[in-house]
This record gives sequence, structure tokens and C-alpha cells, in this order.
Amino acid sequence: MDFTRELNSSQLQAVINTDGPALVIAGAGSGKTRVLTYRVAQLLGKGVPAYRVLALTFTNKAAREMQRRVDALVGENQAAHLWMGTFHSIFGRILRAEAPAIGFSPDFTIYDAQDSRNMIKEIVRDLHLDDKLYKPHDVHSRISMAKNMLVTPDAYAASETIRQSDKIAKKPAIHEIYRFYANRCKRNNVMDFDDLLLQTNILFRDFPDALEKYQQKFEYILVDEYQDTNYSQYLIIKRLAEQHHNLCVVGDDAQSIYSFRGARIENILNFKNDYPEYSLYKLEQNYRSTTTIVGAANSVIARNTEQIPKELFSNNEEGEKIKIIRALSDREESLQVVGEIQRLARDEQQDYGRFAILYRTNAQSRLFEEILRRQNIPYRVYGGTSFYQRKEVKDMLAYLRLTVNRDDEESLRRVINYPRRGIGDTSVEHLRSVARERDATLYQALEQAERAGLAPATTRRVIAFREMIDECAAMATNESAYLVARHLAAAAGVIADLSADSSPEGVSRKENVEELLSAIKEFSETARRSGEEDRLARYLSEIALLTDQDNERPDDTPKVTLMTVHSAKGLEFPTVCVVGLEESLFPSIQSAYAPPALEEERRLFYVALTRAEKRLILSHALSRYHNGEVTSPRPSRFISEIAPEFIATRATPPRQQRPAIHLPSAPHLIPESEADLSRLQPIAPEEVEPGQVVHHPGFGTGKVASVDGAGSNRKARVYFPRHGMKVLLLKFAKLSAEK
DNA sequence: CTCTTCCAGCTTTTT
DNA sequence: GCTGGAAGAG
Repeated sequence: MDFTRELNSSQLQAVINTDGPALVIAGAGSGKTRVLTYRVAQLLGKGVPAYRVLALTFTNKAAREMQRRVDALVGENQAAHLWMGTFHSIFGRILRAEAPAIGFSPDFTIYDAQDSRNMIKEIVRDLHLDDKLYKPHDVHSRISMAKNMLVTPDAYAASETIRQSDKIAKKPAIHEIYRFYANRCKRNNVMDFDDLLLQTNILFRDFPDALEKYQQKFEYILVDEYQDTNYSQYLIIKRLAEQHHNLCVVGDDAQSIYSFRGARIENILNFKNDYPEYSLYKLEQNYRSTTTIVGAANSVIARNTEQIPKELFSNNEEGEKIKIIRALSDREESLQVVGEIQRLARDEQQDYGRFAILYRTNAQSRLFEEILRRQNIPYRVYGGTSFYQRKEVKDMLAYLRLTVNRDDEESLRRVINYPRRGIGDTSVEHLRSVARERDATLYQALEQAERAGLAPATTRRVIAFREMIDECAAMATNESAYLVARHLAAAAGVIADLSADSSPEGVSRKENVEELLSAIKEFSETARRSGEEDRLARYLSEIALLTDQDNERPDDTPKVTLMTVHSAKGLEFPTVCVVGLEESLFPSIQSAYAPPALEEERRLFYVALTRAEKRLILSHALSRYHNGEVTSPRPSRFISEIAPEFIATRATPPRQQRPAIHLPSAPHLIPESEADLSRLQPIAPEEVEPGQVVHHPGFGTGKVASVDGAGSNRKARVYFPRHGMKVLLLKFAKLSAEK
């Protein structure tokens, strides 16, 4: 194969030097996927068997794209046996093969975040803990962080540091919840997303034979988006690569945007420590964007302190300067941005598929959708509530999961009384206590329903339900996924229940279930045709790790793309509009006062800018509805961080004609609009004094009324125009003031 | 046990 | 502004 034509010199080096550890720093748009796919092709070309190559990505989409491109290079037959997929799918697959070793059965169910939270909620109730304090979301993210740091429940309980920090957060019982959660998962034969990585680590730690098997097997390992790996993923890779040391990681520290879910930028920064003999390849030529866009992105990212030195450059044309739209309101902003897209599409005869609107939060899509719909412009929104998260789809899936794994308690509880069949909370609680007494799962209690002491009518209903599930379970071992699903939808009364509702929402719910059924049908048929397993268990294990974006249907109408900046990573569009560039939105309020978090927001902004090929439009609004309240945000500091030579018309900072916001008449108060956030500096507790104008990340600008207490007990009473008088413990309140 | 209404919390990002 | 869950009535 002749690569020299298709690759520049650094790309070529990264492709042909296949042996030993390699770190590829791939700037935005520098042909990262090209290097990865050619490297895989090179390996196969050298005669390495496909099944000895492991290639890991973060999204299914990236994995599929890579598979497609390798197929095109070397042919499908050769590429078919590559181990190519997301971390979660690959290690999920290995765990199913090795499940008995670590105390699971191969048909374990995978819980998504919502399932996990439901279970946590129940545990909090069971333990008689305060549910206001132990919010499922918070507890789950705490447990998730622990798992990603490989802290087991025992280690969690034993760690003085962790217990201390939980105590300070006034949540000293998290270790208990974690223990119950882990035990219940095991008993119910369930793993959550983090378990797929944690349990793999446990497998490799406790079963050296298993580790060695996979170490031997995977002669070459490639990892995409290495800057996004968490500790758990890092350790799996490190262990697997120990034998052959043929590990190639590709990433860009400047695009690390997932620290909130445990990604550790250090993994890429410290690669050289783990593999001192490594070779480094830097891909610095950007093929995607104009020099204006690359220059603007460089000027922004240069403000970050923690990074691997590199300079992205482009030999493309200079292109247009960046346009900045300042709108009076959020509604006005969407009108102007959409108007601009419409004008460009018309004047330059471009189709709508060449435009993307990127925002920080999903909630921002709504206004744009409204305007686009009104203007009859085709668009597609990515993200938000996915198909698989819809209630009716989750209900149906819960039935299917229960059929495959009857110990899955979350699924059982979800459907035991849906559609209504007269088995209410009281009966379920009763059955749960029976289960607990006998140290059994809930379904095992159902199997003893005759002796559970329920009312005769309820007992009959429980038995009928149980027999229906058992019948489907028997079916599921012999029949195709589709046959079981179809039967279940009818037998359980789901179809009848949905058909009874003729409201538009009801109709759409029924359509969603029909759509799910036809997807299962397609799965069964495709599987049968290609001689693969067409059973329900396999179907469920495949879709557990799918998201909406993996279900894309090809569609010939070109559409404007609406998505968050996070989900745009890896994509590119001729024209990109980055909207809602306002302080407290982008950068988000939570990050504004924490330098590392702010750097991550800046990287996110960098990702947004580098999605654009030809043209960038940035916008912000001077007033915005946020959770039903009007706010007057200031333009994002990120706008002013772009070197001015790349900007077409720099808007002057709005001062006078900013719309007046109904401030209560508090004397001597600086209106929110005049506090210059970029000039704010944190103030120490002892420096706060009465009369001072201060800024609080949540309450905004306020005036100190009085101060009392000393040391860590020092408190201030501060009047905030929008929130009233607040008493703040200065040790915790992140107050700042203008320099 | 079921249905309706009301309220709180949410909004950072996802495998 | 919306959603999911709690609470209260029948």
C-alpha cells in the first residue's frame, strides 16, 4: 500500500512506526482519524491478524466511522475481526465472556444513569436516610467518581479522607449507600456503566490468567481521544499493553472536555512517564479550517496554562472574518442567527446541511427550533431526551430485560403494575419485605407468592403476572427477539393501554413502541441473515450502550444541525454558529471562579471554534430567560479573548441601552449590568466589610450589610437585589469584588 | 389502589 | 417551561 500520497510527513511517521509505545498529539482537524485508520490498515497489511488488534473509541459513532474507513482500505473480510468499539462495549463483551469468575451471570443487565438513580433512591428510603440530603443524582455521581478511581465500597468506607469529605458535605452515609448499591447490583445481576470498567479491572486484578489471556491476544492496542480516559480506563489499557508495549494513543489535550465525568487530562500529559521509550508524533497542520478560524482558536487556547506545547497552523485560504451578533434578547438572538443562515443559504446557494448551531446546554435549542420551524427550514436536533429514555420505550425495554434477567429488580418494579393490573405499592413493598426476610431477590419472592400472605385477589394477579413473564422467558431461549417482544407487547397489555389513549401524545407514544418493535424485528432479521444469534439477550446487550445518535436514519433532505458543543466534538461544518456566548452560560456559572474548570470551558470553546471550516458566527443576547426568570447576562469573556484581527465587527460593550431589569429599589446598589465580571477578584473572608459591593456566583451582585464572627465562623449579611438578604458563611461563600 | 393536581428542581456536558 | 414525583381526594 502506498501511503505517501495520502499522508503528510508527520502523519506518515505516525502510521508506519507501528511498534512500541506512541503518543500522537493530534490538533483539531489534523487528520487524526486518517492516521488511526491507516495505522490499522498498515498492521493488517503487515500480516497482523485482525483479532489481535484492539482499537478503542469513546462513541459508537467514532467506532463505526473507523470501521467503515478501515473496511474501505483493506476490505471488509480482513477488517471484520478487528476488536474495534467503545471502551464500554468492548469490555462489556469481555465481561460477558468472563462473568462467572467475578460472580455475575453472562446475561447481566446494564443499567443506565436513570436506572442507577432509581435504585439509589430506593436504598436511601430503605436506610431511612433523608432524601432531601441524599439526592439520587448527587449520590450517584459520588459513587461513579469512586468507581472510576477504582475505590470499592470497602476501600471507600476505610478511607479517612473520603469519609471526612463526605462528613463535611453533611453526607456521612454515602459509604453505606454505596455498599448497598454494589451488593444489590450483584444480587440482581446488574452492572452500571462504570461497572463495565471497574469490573474489568477487578477481573484483571484477581484473575491473572484472564489478564494474561487478553494481554497475549491484543498484540496491538490503539486508543482514540486518549485525553478523555478516566483512571479506570487508563489502568485497563496499561495492564493490557504490559505484554507487548504496542500501544498507540491519539488525542489532543486542548480538546479535553470531560473532566466532569472523571476524564483525566494527566493521562495524556504523563504518557511519557509510563513509557519512557515512547515516540511522539505531533500533527499540527489543520486541513479543515481557514487561517482566520485556526488563528482565532489558537489565540483563545493560548490563555490556558496546562498544555502540551504545539502550534496549529493551516495552509488554507484566509477566509472571512468572524462575525459577532449581539442581540437584545434570546429570542432576538435566534431570529438573527437563523436569518443569517437563511441569507447565506440563499445568497451562496448552499444547502442547509452545511450549517450548525452549537450551544452550551440542550435547553437552548428550543428557541432555535421554534424559529426554524416557523421559517420552514429543515433542521435536526441532536441530544436531549433520547428515544431510549422515553417512558414508553423504557417500559417496553424493562419487560424485555426482565424476561432475560428476572432478578433485575428495577425493571420488575417498573412493569409489575404497568399497565395497571392492581398490584400497587403496598403489595410490592410487602413482597420486598418477604424477599428481604429470605435474603432473596424480588422475583424469587414472586415465585413464592402463594405463601406471601397477600390478599387472595392480589395473589391471583401476582401469579398471572409471573406466569406471563415465565412464559416469555421460556420463549426467549428458543425464539427470536422479535417474536418474544411482539408477544410480550400484546400479552402484557402494553399495546392495548397505549391504543386507549387517542391524544396526540398518546398516539406518539404508541408509535414509539411500534418503532421499537420494528427495530427489534430488523435486528432479528439481520442477525438471522448473517448467521448470528438473534435472541433477545443479545439484542439487549447491544442496545444498552447505544444512544440516539447511533440510530441515525439516512435522510436526503439536508438539515441545519443543532447540538451541544460537547456532542459536536469530532464533527465539522462549513458554517458554525456558536450561540449564547454569555457569562454564566458559556463559561457556565459553576466554572467561573474555579480556574481548572474555567480552562476546561475554554477548551470547550476551542472545540466549538474548530468545528468550522469556512465561516464562524458567534452570538450573545443581552437578556435571556433562564428557568422562567429574566436575566441580563454579560457577553462571554471568551469573545474578547479572540485576537481582534480575526473579528469582523467587534461589538462595543453594552452599557447604556441595556434593557432595564426590575431591580428592587435598593439604595446604593450597583446594577448587575455594571459589574465587570472580568475584573472580579476573590476576596478573603477577613477582608469582607460592611458597605462593600461583592459578587456571589449564585446570587449575583450585592451589598454587605453587616459582618460578625471571626475566623472560620465569620458571617456576612448581604443584600442581593434579586434574592433578598442572605446570611453567608464566608469560609464557603465564594465572594469576589472588583479590583 | 387509582387518578388528579400541585410543586420542586432543573440545566453543563454522556458511555 | 417542562418533567417527574409527592400528596390528596375518591
